Amino acid sequence: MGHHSCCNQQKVKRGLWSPEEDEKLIRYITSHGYGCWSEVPEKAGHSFNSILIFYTFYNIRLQRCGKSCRLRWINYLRPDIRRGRFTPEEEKLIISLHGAVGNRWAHIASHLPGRTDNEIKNYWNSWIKKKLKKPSKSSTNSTSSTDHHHHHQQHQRSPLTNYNTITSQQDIFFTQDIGTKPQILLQDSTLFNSPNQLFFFDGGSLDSMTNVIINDATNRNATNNTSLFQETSILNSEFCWQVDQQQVQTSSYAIGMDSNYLPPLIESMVPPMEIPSSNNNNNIMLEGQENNNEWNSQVDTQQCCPSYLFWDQENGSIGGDHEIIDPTTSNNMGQILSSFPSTL
DNA sequence: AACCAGGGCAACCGCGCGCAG
DNA sequence: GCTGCGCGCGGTTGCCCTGGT
Repeated sequence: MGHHSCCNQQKVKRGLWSPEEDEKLIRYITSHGYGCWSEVPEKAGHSFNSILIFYTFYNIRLQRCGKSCRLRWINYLRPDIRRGRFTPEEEKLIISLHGAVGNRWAHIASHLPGRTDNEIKNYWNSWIKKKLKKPSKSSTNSTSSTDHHHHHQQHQRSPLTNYNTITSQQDIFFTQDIGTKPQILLQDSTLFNSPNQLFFFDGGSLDSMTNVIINDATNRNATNNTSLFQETSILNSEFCWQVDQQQVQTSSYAIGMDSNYLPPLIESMVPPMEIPSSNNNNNIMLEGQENNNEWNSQVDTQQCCPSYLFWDQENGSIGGDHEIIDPTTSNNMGQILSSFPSTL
């Protein structure tokens, strides 16, 4: 078991981080910033204050290698991390970006504010596992997402196992091998290539990612589509952006470090990206849907990933003001993808 | 109550890249 | 150009929790 060069010279601890170690790291990073991770373990232990004079009697140095410190900070301790379940919008974005760039988790994470590559990777891998296990695609369960999970226990039902089968294109998408390689290429998309179809994902919760292919103007008036809208609008009422209150436990953290310890994540969390103020009417009015409050709630959640799927359009085909777009052909998606190296 | 299997996720490992000397 | 170092990334492991038997 090789150790990193940065931690060859001293004994380093491995495994789970203790609250005390987190405290040391947070204290150091917040006061000094991080420039050279290899120096962090040495210096972090000395950044105690009078409250933590306790540390002078034992275990002054942070017995972790710099690499471990970096990982801990990036994946868990830094203040702008969002935790908890992925929102449907985030799921959609992950799927789209993975389809475009493959297992480039860092790139995907860069478009999901507050999410880490590790988190996304874990999410995807568990998703894949479920998918491989349950290749069947029909499910009628659309369970509520009102159960907000403890961050240590986020047993998510795989969206793949619950989506409603709408079209054969979806079947293609969700039954293809999405293990490692990009499956949706911009130049050859089997999923998004129809100019007459607007693709978007919808879901009442993470548990039921209902995917809908919406035909555009020629089919918009079809009653089945209307019913779909109505159905999904009801479901949408449940996935407003919600901060998991269980994670806002910070005041007792620094000193107490009790058994309910959680690092300070949410309280200093940066707000989600804002939708440009020039377009405040981010409402998607759907045919047959009089009350679109739920939709508004849904659209508000787009703030967390504004570059995905929804954009304001002067004369949008759906309801006039907005349109749900083909992510692979949208300018926004192009913007996203343009930030990736052109290795496709 | 005890055991087991499965799932979620934090953390580790190895490799590649960039940069300074 | 070479080497060493530090960092970032993707793949993988293994711990822990939960639910089922």
